[in-house]
Amino acid sequence: MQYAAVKDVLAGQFELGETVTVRGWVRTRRDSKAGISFVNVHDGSCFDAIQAVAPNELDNYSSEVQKLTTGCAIAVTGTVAESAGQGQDFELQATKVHVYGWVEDPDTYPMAPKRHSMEYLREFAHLRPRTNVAGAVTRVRHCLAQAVHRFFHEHGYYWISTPIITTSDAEGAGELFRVSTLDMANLPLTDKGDVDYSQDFFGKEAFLTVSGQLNVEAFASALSKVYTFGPTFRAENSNTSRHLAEFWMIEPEVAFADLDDVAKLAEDMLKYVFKAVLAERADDMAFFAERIDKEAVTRLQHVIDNDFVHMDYTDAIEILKNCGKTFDYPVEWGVDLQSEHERYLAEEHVGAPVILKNYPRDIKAFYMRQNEDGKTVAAMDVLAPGIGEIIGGSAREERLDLLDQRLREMDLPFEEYSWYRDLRRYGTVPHAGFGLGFERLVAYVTGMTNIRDVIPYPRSPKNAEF
RNA sequence: UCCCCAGUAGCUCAGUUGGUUAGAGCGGUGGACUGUUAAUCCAUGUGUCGUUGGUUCGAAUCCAACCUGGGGAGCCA
Repeated sequence: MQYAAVKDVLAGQFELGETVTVRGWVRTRRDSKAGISFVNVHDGSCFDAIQAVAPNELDNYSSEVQKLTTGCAIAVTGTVAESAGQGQDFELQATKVHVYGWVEDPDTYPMAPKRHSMEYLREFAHLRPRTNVAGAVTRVRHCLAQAVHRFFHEHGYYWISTPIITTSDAEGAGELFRVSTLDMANLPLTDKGDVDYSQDFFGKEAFLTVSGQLNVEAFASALSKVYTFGPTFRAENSNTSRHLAEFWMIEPEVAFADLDDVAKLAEDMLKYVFKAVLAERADDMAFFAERIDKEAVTRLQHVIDNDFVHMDYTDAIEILKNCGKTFDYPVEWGVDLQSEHERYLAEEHVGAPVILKNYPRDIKAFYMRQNEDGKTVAAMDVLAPGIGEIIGGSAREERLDLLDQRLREMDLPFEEYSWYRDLRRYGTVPHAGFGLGFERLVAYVTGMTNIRDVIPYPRSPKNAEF
């Protein structure tokens, strides 16, 4: 028995007349009075399903083949043939159809062969992988992940697995998920009546990570070029189409680099992965362009063909002030840009991803490197039309005295950052990096408008089913 | 978490100025036709009208709270 992926049969990798077996799930069945049934079978190896032509001579034609419904799991053995019909070059002339699993009640099988809303499909996270759209998203997502690793590997970066569990509450409580083995119905207490975390698994409070950046900086300070690619957790009560409680983030960190170096890196990386997805997943991208977002393919091509626009925060403020538009939130140097401002810049003013740089230091994190002007820090955001912030990055403050100054200003505990400060005490170097939200990248590439539909099992407030 | 909108058949929705029997398309099923392919044509069933409470002679319809989803905002990636 020669098993074949649908992809390989459709690509013509088998001789005409050759006998192969494909295994997968029925998408549709159409019976012809000519005494044959057309059964479309998909196995996830590519966007298209293969058409199996089952003649009524088959032993189980009336008992099984004609009873096949969407979702049934089958194996079709047959000879590879040029298709007599339109729509595909190759098909399978079936000599045997084996049914692995029936759909027990076709009337209530949730994945009917018809259009479903994304919201509906989300309720069936275990069955939606069988749909065209979820399958295409899954393959594009995989392609992007592979391309990201490949890009960094080819450019001399090492992948660092930073910890998922952390004991430092780096960015302030409230947004972290607690990790504990304590019995919540019977918490051990200290003399003061507080929860006694010394009895907890790690002997202190522990949380799920909100970023691998601080950890990966240590590796950049030894291996020069590194990156993380892993899950990240935010317990914020964010109910939007672009936030998840559990998402994947890519964070390169580069020693001896400044902000412009990592801005260039971000541009190179995005172009690299866009090219990869257009080359490797043309079938899925064509589907997105046809059914999800007309611009899906041309948008990527446009980004690939053009240089990113760089813009200083200060210049962006001037543009927003003078653009003639009235915003709900007033624009003034020193304020954080609102969504409406970022949208205007990325979608209307530039019409492509734009890199904003050098933000006021008072609205940015403690670790960002202070610029000479004493007012701004070397931070950047890459804003993508339709998505908003897809990348946030900065040069890191490598000068201990200036880092300590920021820690004091923001009232952060030195003890928590002792090892981070050590990096500045022992052979410190200028370095920079950024964080790329992987799901936002997938959403941007596919044109999917809700981030919950580009991750296999979305976790968001009040939602952790499956 | 805040603002706005929505929740009616398996799905997508229409409907209701409160009043006897609740509608369409798609899907499913049966049939016709067909090398078909989002097939087409005919027939066909299905409803705690989101939940709880209130107003009323009477609520799917009005009111309140809650739940869920969507759009926007904040937080950010």
